Amino acid sequence: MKHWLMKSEPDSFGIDTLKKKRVAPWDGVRNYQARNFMREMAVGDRVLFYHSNAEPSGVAGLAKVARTVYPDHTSWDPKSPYFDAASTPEKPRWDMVDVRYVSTLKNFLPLGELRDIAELAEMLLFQRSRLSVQPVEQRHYDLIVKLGNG
DNA sequence: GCCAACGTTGGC
DNA sequence: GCCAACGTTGGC
Repeated sequence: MKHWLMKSEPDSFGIDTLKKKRVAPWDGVRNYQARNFMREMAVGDRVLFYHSNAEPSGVAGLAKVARTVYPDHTSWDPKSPYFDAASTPEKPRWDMVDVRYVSTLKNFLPLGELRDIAELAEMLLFQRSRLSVQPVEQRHYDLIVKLGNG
């Protein structure tokens, strides 16, 4: 089983939104590297739900992959903010997965605090700040869950 | 709101 | 294939 971190802006879709919906498609990813990581996801993979562009930003909750990758239909919907003229139903360019709500962390973990933890220093989160879907090592995942629930 | 980092586009 | 211009992300 793999572990991931996925970013979303809570103003549009946060951990509370996912809690209400229970399962939701992770649409709107328009970055090839992030898309390619979603293609590696399996049902049951664990996900850290990260709030970006937030006050403060940080890890807010846990989710898991509920459905493996399939075409992101918002990419060929002209009315969608995620529309991409290069993507069609016949030749989709962008993909999404479904994620299922697992829990909201008892302790929200702000980015600034995570950055100060030596054991987490190698996380991609700090080196590739703009990557919205990224793999997380199990030891990092485990520590974050422990801190978040401790 | 600012701006640094960085991914993408397009001219050559 | 290079790289400048441009657009977006995301922290602060």
